Amino acid sequence: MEKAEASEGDAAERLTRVIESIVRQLRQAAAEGGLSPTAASTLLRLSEGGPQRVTDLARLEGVSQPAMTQLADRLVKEGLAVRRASEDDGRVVLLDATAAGAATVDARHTARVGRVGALLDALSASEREQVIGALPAFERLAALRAHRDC
Amino acid sequence: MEKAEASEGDAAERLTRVIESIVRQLRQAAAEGGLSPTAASTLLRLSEGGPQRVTDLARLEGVSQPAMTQLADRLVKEGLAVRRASEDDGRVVLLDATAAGAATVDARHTARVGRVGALLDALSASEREQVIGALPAFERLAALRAHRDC
DNA sequence: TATTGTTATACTCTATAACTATA
DNA sequence: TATAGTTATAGAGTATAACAATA
Repeated sequence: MEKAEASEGDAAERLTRVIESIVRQLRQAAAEGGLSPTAASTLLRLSEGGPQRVTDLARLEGVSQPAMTQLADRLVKEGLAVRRASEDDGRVVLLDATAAGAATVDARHTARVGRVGALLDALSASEREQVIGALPAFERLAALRAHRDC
Repeated sequence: MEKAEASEGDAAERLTRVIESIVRQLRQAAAEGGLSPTAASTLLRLSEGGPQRVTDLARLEGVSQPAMTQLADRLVKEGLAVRRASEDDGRVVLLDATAAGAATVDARHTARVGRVGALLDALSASEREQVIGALPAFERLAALRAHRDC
């Protein structure tokens, strides 16, 4: 049991470093599409989850309500999203991705998949099998925190 | 072979989504220490790699030289780094982490390891084994791109 | 001349506080 | 009154262009 705990702590340390390395690398490549990190994440959210309220988007993205209003302004100005009125509540503004916005999300995602695929190709067959074998566990890991805000 | 390619493409797609999810979650937690992403990454670089030139740091972090000069100003102002002269070249300024800067890096890293450890704890024993088993492959994956700038 | 770093200036993105409209 | 969203204003962080100092 002592041994198991020790190896688990070491695993957390190693996994953290792997994540830190990947995050650092992605941070530089993220600006490519001309979208800020929050803009890209919000657009992805709209593209996948449909129209959503400004207040909810602000909370989900961890920014202030005015910041989300201004991000909405920019997305609308660039033709990536539109504002819609809510049928239920006259105070509510729903933000919705346009076709151009969804296309932008797709393009960014496709580019990322290509880069990740290239990395997988660079691994040996046995390493690739290890990664693929661990995918279900990693998907669970990612989902564990996602439930907090999604 | 067709089957292998198909499963590899699927793996790239799934791994990309896992990474996107984790990145999105970390992005919100990143501001905790009061450091910008570039500031945190630069400080980590100094803490691990020792004193480095402004020009090199700018290139490694993917920002302009003036941006790195100004980041150096902020780090120095906050007592996290100091400017040193180069013995070889009078034009060069070396940036070096202070003890306080190194302590900040450690604190941030420790907090992250704690969060990742909590995620690992939430997995089943078999899932955890899968993740741990795939760690060497993931470390290789992370190193594949790291060589570009480190 | 070329290179290193800084200064000057402007733009993007964010936050807090104050405001308007609807519930 | 409370809530949804916007407007006003200020600050952090970035880029490009122009500059100073050293090679």
